[in-house]
Amino acid sequence: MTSEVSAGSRSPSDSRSPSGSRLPGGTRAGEGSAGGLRERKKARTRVAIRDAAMRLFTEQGFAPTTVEQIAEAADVSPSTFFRYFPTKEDVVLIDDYDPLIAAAIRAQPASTPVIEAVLAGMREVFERLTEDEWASERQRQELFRTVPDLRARQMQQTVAAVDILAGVIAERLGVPSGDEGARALTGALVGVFLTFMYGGDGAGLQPADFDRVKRALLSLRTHLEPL
Amino acid sequence: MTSEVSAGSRSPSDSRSPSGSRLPGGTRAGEGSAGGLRERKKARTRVAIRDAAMRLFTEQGFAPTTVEQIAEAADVSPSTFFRYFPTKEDVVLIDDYDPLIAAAIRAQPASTPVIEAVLAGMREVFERLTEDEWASERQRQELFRTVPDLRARQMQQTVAAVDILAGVIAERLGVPSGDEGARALTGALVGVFLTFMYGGDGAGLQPADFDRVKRALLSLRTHLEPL
DNA sequence: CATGTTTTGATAGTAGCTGTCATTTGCTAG
DNA sequence: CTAGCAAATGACAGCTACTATCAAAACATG
Repeated sequence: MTSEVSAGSRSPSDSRSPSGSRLPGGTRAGEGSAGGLRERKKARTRVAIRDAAMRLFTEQGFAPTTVEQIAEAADVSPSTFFRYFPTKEDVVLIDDYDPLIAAAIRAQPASTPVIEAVLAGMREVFERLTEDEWASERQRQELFRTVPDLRARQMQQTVAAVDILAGVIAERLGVPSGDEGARALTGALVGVFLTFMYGGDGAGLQPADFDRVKRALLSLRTHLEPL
Repeated sequence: MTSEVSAGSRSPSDSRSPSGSRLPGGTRAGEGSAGGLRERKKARTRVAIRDAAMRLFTEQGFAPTTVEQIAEAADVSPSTFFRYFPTKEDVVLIDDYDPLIAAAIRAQPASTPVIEAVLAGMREVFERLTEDEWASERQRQELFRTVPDLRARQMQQTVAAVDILAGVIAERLGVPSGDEGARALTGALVGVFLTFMYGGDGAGLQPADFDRVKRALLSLRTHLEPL
């Protein structure tokens, strides 16, 4: 299924610019600080850039913060900044929750209905976050909420992640990967999520939202009946 | 809706830009060809820019085409280009089919179930397109499919349009505007649409897709049962 | 025709991003 | 330890989207 490379978020290596240009700093989910000095240094640089950027973004806003400022704060050259992140936006966009969520869903007991399994899987991943991770995640969400460009790209990533999620769901349902029903179900789920996260009041994602989504899906039944 | 049907790129007047809007060409609902010479000239300039842009985009691609080229082809200065379209992307993005779809949904008989009404409404707008409008729409869709930046912004528009659609649906259901159930239903609908349009094979929107969506929603019931 | 308003083009400037190349830095073989 | 190699970096130059400003041109109106 044309799996769109990046799940709802970007995994380590980007693959976005066609013209080659490998980015340094790709440690897999393993995250081990192992590896040579080179690897460790790259990881440190990467973190330094992201931390500096996030700090400046929340201090002065996204647009007013220039790449030059970020580079200076992280003590690298602007060139180096772009070697680690293809665009300024990517500093905020990158996360790798997708594989975690996929795994958490797969780990649900087989007797659990699909929808519950998905919701439970997502919930678990978010509940496992440390206090620091939550703080940083809130910052991200705040940026997504306030910066249109970021929100746009975030949504695209989310929709792209449907492919991955649909795969997991199909697997669970015992239907061939790429099955249309599985994809539709996934689309509906993600659609409801997006609506709650960014529509109307748009308060970002919160733990309680998982229950909201479930309740909303239940009410969906009513409307599907007359078909 | 903004996106999925978003048909004929050539509807006469723009009518977007809620508030300030220093952009020229904003003949209000009053509709185009009437009005003073000034208004007519603005409308012509707008069309000229968009036509030139779309032609160049399909000829050479979106990114390689510079605003300067477009301006030259449309016989205006680059400054003027930006007065008519805030960004290069907006030339492709702008469409105002949302109100049409909303109206078409409202026009469905009250006895029709919500979901059917929505699908029928969209389909009608879709089917009313002329051959030229279709051709131009296909061009747009092609760009959305191939240019990530455009796709991202289009999705954002789509999700934003959920608010409008949710209003119409709520109205039809006789529940207060902003009702969570209505929003969820809308989100699910749009989610399924997006999945079919851009996921997997990703062949863009086609008339037959309305049936696909309906069938997919039906299969959704199965999974909602065990909740 | 004279007046005021809108639209336009020219110009200059900022910032994101790309490409190139010489220099430095970590790695490894001898 | 050192010589040599590959990767990473920084400096530089360049392109383009986009903004701001201001004077000239085009329309409108009395």
